[in-house]
Amino acid sequence: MESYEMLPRDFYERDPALVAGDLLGKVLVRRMDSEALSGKIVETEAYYGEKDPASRAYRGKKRFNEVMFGEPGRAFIYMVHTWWLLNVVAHREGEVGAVLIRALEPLDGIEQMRENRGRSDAHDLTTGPGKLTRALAVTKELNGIDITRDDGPLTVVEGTGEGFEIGSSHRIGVRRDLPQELRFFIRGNGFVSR
DNA sequence: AGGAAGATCTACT
DNA sequence: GTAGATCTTCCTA
Repeated sequence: MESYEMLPRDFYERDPALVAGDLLGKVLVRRMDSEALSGKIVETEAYYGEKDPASRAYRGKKRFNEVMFGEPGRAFIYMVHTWWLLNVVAHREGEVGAVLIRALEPLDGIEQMRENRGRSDAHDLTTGPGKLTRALAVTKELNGIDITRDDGPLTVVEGTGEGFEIGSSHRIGVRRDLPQELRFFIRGNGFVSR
């Protein structure tokens, strides 16, 4: 793997929508015992706290969502319809929020991802929030871990810095959305979920 | 103890 | 495009 620079804690100590946009083009790294799996982040969504009816934090702090209320730069993982979804805790001091990682462009460890997913098509490995967690073997076990550590199982690092255009839309699959557009994606990238 | 909801995916028509 | 699978967590009784 190339040498990468970690995103520091203060990257995540900002409004979730800002963090969601800035995570595009960065690289998510999943370190396993034997190898590292990685992918470029190409699609994200921002979620807030009690003012956001689509958020897991909408009804207040519970055991399963408590990391969303805590330190930015940690993984928040929870399940929907049998699929684990991966978020990064992101919010300003005293607030609540997270960014959902919705799609990746696979980089390292594609063969392992194929095995984890039981599919061969590279465009069917990480092109959705539930698919990518399975491809990267992300489960509840990683809930709450610090992703700003460079020796942990999950981290986000700088990308190659290639230019791209950011698109936005309303969030996908939510029952009640906010008026703002809180989904962000790399325009024209073939690994965006739709 | 039981039911319902949910930021999904897959398979089928 | 739509239905069904499937499971964790929460809510109510």
